[in-house]
Amino acid sequence: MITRLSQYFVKTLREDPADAEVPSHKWLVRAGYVRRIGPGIYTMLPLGQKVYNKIEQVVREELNAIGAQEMRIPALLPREPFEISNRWEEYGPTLFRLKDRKSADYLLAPTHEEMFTLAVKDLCSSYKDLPLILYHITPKYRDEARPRAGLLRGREFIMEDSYSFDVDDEGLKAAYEKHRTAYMRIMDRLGLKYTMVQAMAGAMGGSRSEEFLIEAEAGEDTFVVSPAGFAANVEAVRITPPAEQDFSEVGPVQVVDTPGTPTIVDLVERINADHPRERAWEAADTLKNLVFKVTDAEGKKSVLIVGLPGDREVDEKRLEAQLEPAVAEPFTDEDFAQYPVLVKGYIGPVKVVDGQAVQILGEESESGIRYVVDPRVVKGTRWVTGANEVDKHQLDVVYGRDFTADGVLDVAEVRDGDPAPDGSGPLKLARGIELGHIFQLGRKYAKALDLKVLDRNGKLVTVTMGSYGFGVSRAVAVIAEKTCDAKGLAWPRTVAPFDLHIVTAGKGEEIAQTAEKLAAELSEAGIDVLIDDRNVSPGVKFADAELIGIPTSLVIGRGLKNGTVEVKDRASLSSAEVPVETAVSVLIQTVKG
RNA sequence: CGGGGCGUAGCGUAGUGGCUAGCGCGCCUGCUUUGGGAGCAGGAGAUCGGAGGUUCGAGUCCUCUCGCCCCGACCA
Repeated sequence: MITRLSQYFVKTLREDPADAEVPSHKWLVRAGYVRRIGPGIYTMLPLGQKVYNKIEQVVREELNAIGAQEMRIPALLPREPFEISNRWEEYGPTLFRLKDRKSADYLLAPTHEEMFTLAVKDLCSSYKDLPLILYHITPKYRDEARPRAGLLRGREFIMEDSYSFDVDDEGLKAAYEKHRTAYMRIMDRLGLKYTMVQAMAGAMGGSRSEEFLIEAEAGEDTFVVSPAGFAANVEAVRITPPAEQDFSEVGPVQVVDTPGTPTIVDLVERINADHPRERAWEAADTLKNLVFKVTDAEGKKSVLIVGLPGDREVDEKRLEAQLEPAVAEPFTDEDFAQYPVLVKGYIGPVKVVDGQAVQILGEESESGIRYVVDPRVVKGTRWVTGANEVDKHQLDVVYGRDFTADGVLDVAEVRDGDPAPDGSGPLKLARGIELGHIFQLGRKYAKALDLKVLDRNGKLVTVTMGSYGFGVSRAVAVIAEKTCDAKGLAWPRTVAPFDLHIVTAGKGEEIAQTAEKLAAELSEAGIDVLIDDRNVSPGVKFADAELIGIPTSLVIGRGLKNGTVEVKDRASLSSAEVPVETAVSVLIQTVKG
């Protein structure tokens, strides 16, 4: 194919669009690949659509290769199926809802677990119909609280979502492994370096889930990696508790005056001044007790106190992930007013009454307030903590002697340099963009929608499912993000909108004719050619070629009088003079590899 | 939803000292030019996001409103 730039539906911009922040967004708009229509809604222009199509084809081929069958379920769906799975409610404001002319409720699907489950229920009733993998590549709609970063988080985006159906856990595992492999192959073919991280297993328990993250500044997920290959989403990190400690030498709880020390910093300074010891007191020696108001799925509110080393903050994302579906919010001053037992800034698990340490936090205690601790709080550890009285703290409060907790909650922030849970070295924090997610769903949807088949004994069994997603439209932006440079886009060959960009530089019949002749021969050889035949100065053409980012370009110009043309490589910005006679064969070599 | 910023021509913007709204890019016509975003000449294109108000007079001041962007909350 030969495409003439003078007639192609593309306009490049000379200046950065004012509303684009992240590089992929900026370049995709400037180079004429996409246009914004509304917040999180984008038009794919011909260049963008060509890249998208190539990515989609790679995804399709790899899924077909594992035996997945492509079909298509609409984005516009009636309310009922989502009513049954309770997601009409659960999805909340993120769900795009609409009404038809008869005022019946509809939605634009954010994902399709229900519909695939129902489709299988409709057609399958025997174990002989399984295992089965179905997928489609369709637009998804989510009314995100804040769409951002162009194609990276849109309200409409295109996702490949795939669903596996099996009678037993072994089948599910096999389907999961197949997708794992398929997604790895897709990433490789797209030239993306990825990290597979353990994701939150979710409230269903035991199910396995991994995310494919692409490390990027613009990413929204924080994950950790260790030198030896441990990788996890921060929400999924579970620290290894330290060994229990001997506390036989530790004296009884002492209450000390610590005027004006509601914060950890003040407290540490004060006790170092008033109660010096060999090793200076540090924030990590203190036990900070943070109070949260928790609202469970039924809307019932309760109070939760988390005790953790004073040098750590609670990571609210990790907290939410572990409490899910309940939500937590920090205690406000009004909340404190309702709980006089909690002395803000001086909260501790223990109160000393008549020289005796009495636990006052915990479900079994007088207050009845649920009290959980960080996994670092193990038996025998001694802490400096609040005495539940203004301006007083306690020293030598020992876990397992003076107090216990209702449970362990691993929600402290994960920091650069923390040890990996598997002992594989210090963790490094990184930002990433989630491009794929594979998930062993189990029987949640099959149960909710009553998907059962007869097994070989003629007994009805509930089907077990997996769901797998790959962000196809997001991949356009991710690849742009990872390959762009100061001059514009620089696509890898597998997804570039064209194979070759021909630029004519200079006036004269001979240049134009040579360009046309070479274009025809290359096109004949199966190369997809974009030829810049515009009547503009060479500088404009060069700048646009770099902006658009086709991997190889051919410049026909001043060298022609010596019988040469120039072959340029977009990624390295290097170029080579090539005799006209060999140009076609050289380019076929270069482009077809 | 909280915090911050911004709405002036297709794009990027100046104009807060009140009266005829300016510039750059892009676009159209003509001539010249053709290896790094060409030159000259001529031209089209804006009811200054919207509504109301103050005033002799509002892009500019006041009130309300709509929208967009960024940070956070949120996010299979």
